[in-house]
Amino acid sequence: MLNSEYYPQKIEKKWVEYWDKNKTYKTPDISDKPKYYALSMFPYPSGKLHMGHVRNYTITDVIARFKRATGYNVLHPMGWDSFGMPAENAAIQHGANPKEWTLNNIDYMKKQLKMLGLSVDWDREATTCKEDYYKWTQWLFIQLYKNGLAYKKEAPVNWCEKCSTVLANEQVIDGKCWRCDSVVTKKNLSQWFLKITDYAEILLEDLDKLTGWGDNVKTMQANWIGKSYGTILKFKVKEIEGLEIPVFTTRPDTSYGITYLVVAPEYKDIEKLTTQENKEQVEKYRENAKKMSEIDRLSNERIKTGVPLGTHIINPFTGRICPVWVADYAIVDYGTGAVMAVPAHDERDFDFAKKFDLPIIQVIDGEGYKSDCAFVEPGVLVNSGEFSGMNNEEAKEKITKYAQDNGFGYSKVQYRLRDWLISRQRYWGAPIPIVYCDKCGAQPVRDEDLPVKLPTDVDFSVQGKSPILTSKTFMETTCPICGGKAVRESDTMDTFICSSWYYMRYADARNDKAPFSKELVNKWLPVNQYVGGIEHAILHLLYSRFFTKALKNMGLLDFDEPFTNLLTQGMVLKDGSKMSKSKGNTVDPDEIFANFGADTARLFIISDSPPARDFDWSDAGVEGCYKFLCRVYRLYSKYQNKIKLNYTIEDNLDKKSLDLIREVHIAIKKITSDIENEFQFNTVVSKYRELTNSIYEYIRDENDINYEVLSFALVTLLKLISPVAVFMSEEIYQTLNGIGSIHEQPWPKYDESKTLQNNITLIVQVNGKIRDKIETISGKSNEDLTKLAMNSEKTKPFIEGKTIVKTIIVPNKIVNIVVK
RNA sequence: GGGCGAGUGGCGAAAUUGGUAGACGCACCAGAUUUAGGAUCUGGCGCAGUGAUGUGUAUGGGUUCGAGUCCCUUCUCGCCCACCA
Repeated sequence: MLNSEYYPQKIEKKWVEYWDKNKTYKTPDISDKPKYYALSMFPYPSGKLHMGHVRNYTITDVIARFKRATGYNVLHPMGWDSFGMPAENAAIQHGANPKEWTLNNIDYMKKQLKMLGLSVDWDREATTCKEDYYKWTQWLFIQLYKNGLAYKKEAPVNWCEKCSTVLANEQVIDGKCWRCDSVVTKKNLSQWFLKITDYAEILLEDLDKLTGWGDNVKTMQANWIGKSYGTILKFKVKEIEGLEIPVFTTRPDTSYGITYLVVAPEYKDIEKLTTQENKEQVEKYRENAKKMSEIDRLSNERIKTGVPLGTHIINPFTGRICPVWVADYAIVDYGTGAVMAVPAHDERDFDFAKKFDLPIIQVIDGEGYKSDCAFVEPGVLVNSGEFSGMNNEEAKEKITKYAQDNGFGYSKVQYRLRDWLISRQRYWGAPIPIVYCDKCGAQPVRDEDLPVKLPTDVDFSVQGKSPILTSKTFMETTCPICGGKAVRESDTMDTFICSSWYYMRYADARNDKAPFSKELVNKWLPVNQYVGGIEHAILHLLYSRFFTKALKNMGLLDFDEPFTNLLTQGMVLKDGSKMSKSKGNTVDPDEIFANFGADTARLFIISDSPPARDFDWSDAGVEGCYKFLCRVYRLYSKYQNKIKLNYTIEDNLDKKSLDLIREVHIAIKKITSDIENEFQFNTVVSKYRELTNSIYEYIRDENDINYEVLSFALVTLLKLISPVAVFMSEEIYQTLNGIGSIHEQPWPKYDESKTLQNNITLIVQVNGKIRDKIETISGKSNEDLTKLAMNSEKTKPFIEGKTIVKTIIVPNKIVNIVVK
């Protein structure tokens, strides 16, 4: 028996246990049905779910349930991105053990996810901080290493003093650490890198294949990869025989306008290029640049600084002798680290030349040229010897060719993408499985010795170095080649590596022989629908694409893009700004579950905005959804003894019943197409409400109810709403003695012919303005419609005394009379 | 500075993709029920006007029988990147 009122608290827990016990959401690897892989970005186990999680996972879960009902074998897994700083910070601040802290959080959040009613196959759970997972992260690293995609080099790196670790370029936001928000400085360290730059071109090219991704994400990735076509020009140093400075330029056409050269403070030949007289000031400048944090550099944006080195180059085009300067507006790891300066046609060079009183030579002329600012528009070459008079686009080619023919240049494609720095001087990550032997050098750990386990005898309170270095048992080991004494690599891997392959692991999560079998990974992937936050548009998605392509080249899998369709959901806001603890505008999912139930939370979070847009949480909105579910529930509670799951609808029905039947068919059609088309759940919810309103109207006169028709409407509504109100629909379905779970039942089908209206409202327009609305039957001929429109009393005054030019007819909809 | 996206009632938003603008909901107003409140049910609700009607999708223009939707102008907001030569 159903209660007379809706009490989600009495319903929901019961079905969580039932689904667990019956393995309702277990996904078989073998099935007659086509596969569908619905994936949410897995959470970091920070302690508790927040509303962003609720939104993300509800969206994916509704998709998974819909696909299951429409005949797919759906993989909908969940896991934990569980390495990273917060666990270690908890260890430092509260003396907790990072592992325990993390596993406790996972425990709690897993319960919350179950309470949220996710249809996840928990047998495939993947936890990146567990040995059975990071063993394979390490194994994959070794494969990358063996394929030349992992290497170590000394490099100036972004250093976060607070986290005492290195950060990838992608993790420096506005000169600050992406995690702790403190200022980032530069430091020279020997670091591990992955050679993502080898894949720059293919990562860019294949963006075109991703038709299921939003253009915004693709543009962000393309900008990040930053391909540009240009020319390398090599300049002889006047004072030093045999020394050249190569530069990268996208404007070889302006070569005749070069008046000086700039090298980055970290430029490799800078000491050779500095004369004795200038040594002191150059060293001071370089020292300053080193100390200056990223944020200082940004805040000093466009204020140019620099000092001359004392040496000069010879411009091979003009023979002009130009001074070489050091300035921090040149970036050491882009291009060659040196820039040719053409102040007349580059804003940065212009500012610099003005400040230090360097010459400015115009070499391009065109409309709008002014001598008091840099002219960067296309134009015609002047003051450029044999190239004068040439269009500048043409000159780019010709000048590059000239340089090539004369041995001092060539064309070059340049990317902004840098290699991926993966070393972290932290404890809570997957150890990089490398050992250093005095005799044999750096050697990867043998497969049979994996995983390299994290030590437990560490002191987390050490400052300025990795806690791993305090472990006695970890560091000392033997060489896998010679068996002699060796030392382990103490760096752990960036957690983005763990998250670059987790979606592959789900395909074969309990495999203890390999990260996954080729057969299963090829069966389940690529992911059909990936859902997550826009904040991962660059980092995670680019890294994952890189991993997929690299693993494909190694023969571990056969597809080249991991995610076919990507849905980036908007943020959850409260009072117009992002929910955050510091603002104190958070809403705790636990409280919503306790007060209104998970079904209400699910319904509300998908109801008000389309998934891609930001969503403003409001307490009134939650209550509105709760009331709606109460309203739905009451229908089933009231008629529970009259509803039949197997109804038969007779032919001779009154208009009222036919109207309701039509509404039901329309609802099926609309809801189905709205889910299939971009997951427009907000309008799906509107349709739930409209259908519910129609049913309420149908039962208003209690003496005039056809219970077969009512059953049809209610049973259909129940299935339509079941992907969202997962608990309530199950409760009602099983109370009505349905077989199995409602979540195993097929999606309702509609009959197109039954969605059609017999009656229409004809709109009569004169010159496009509405003058009358006429109720009539559908399917009338154009002549009849015109006649109807002409006879309209309301329309006549607007036609009388005027000439009818023509009449435009939209069948069953509009007659537009055009008069003069 | 560059790139992308968006501007529709008091609010969140719909609009079969060029064909009745504001579906559905929140808030609000009125009525029914109730001792009262809550809940529930019924009706109303862009703006101006008693009314017929006029007017209305940031702005100004254009194309069209017809524009929220297409094209151009200007403005505003959001996000991402940003000294990348």
